[in-house]
Amino acid sequence: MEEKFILLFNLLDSFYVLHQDTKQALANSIQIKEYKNGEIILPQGDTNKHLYFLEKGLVRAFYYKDEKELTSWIFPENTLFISVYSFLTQTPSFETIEAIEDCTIFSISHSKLQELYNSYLDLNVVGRKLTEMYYVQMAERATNLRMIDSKTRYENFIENYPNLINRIPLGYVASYLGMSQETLSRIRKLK
Amino acid sequence: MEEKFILLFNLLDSFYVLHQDTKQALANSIQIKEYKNGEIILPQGDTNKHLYFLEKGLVRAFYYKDEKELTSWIFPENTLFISVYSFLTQTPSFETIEAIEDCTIFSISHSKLQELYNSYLDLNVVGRKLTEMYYVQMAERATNLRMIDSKTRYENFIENYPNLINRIPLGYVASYLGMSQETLSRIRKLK
DNA sequence: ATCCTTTTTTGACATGTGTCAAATGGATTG
DNA sequence: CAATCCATTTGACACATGTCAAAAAAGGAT
Repeated sequence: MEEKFILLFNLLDSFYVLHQDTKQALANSIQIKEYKNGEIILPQGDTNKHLYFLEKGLVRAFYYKDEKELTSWIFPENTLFISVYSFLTQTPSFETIEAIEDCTIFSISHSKLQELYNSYLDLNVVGRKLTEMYYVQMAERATNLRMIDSKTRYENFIENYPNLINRIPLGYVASYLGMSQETLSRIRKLK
Repeated sequence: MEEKFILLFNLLDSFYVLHQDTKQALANSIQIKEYKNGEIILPQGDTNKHLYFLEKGLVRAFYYKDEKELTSWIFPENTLFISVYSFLTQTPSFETIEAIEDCTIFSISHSKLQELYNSYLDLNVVGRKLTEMYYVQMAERATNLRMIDSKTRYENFIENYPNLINRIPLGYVASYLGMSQETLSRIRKLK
């Protein structure tokens, strides 16, 4: 297997060890691209036609509510990411995905992925397990927003991503945590 | 295939048509159980060891926040359901699942399901696609709670589940929609 | 260093929603 | 047809958080 995909295949292996030829087919289908800080990876309105793997850098997804940007997700290195609704239903995305650091990103197209799912059944095991994990994360997020107060949500974020807080503008974190920037600023003050 | 599992297998077929022997193995692994209105299907603290299919009836999941019950999900007929975090990580559930009508429920154990996933690879295709669908639903929910105001969330609920609103106590719907019963009551008044 | 831009903080205020308690309404039962 | 129970509504009030505007702080560029 090619050296450059080590991180990605380590991630996949941690869920299920694929056959060698499945891995080879995958590797042959991957594109590599660099994005500069601030560059748009997926604009709102476009259909998300690629599954991405963030090898290096930092990425966020956001959408607009009353002219204001709300960060819906922040992806650190070594993560697979998509605009969930758009990619899985192949309809236009309501959110924009942008690089917020210089990034190295691998990608595989939706159609190619479906092709591989059909040809290499074991890939569905990984697909299922990965989706289950992201599903759990999403469920936790939905629950947190409802049952945890703002202060605790911020503390949890710091605990879970201690190295991220200094790499991201506060406003992005605030809206990701479901509060205004001003509220987050005041919460930090109190600590 | 046995007559009694028609609804379930129709649902699965709509995602991916399984091999006949996979279906047979599945059918052989399913238990059927009736629950009375009010009966607990999964108590808080227990690990959710079964994947359920609601053939008939109505089910809700809830958890406690400051002594108060918050409804985390409501499942109508013809739905697969689990306590997401508990089932997928096999750890104790923070939520309780209860029947809120008389129910007929099919189930398959977590261990048996893993066994089938290993023995019948095509089952992973269905598992993946189903998980993707529920993942999308969860993502929509998380987004809705953040970007839609209370009144609109209620209106959307009515639109999406017109036949459910009369079968569920208002308090359950209110906390499912992320608001207090009093707030929902006032919203209804204004219409 | 100084200027300029961006990010973060602070202040004042409005408001939606939660909370608690009481009243009303509806359904069920003896 | 009371009497009881449960669900729902209503009222009064408190408070966390959003909003808008301005000040302060932090970075970047020349």
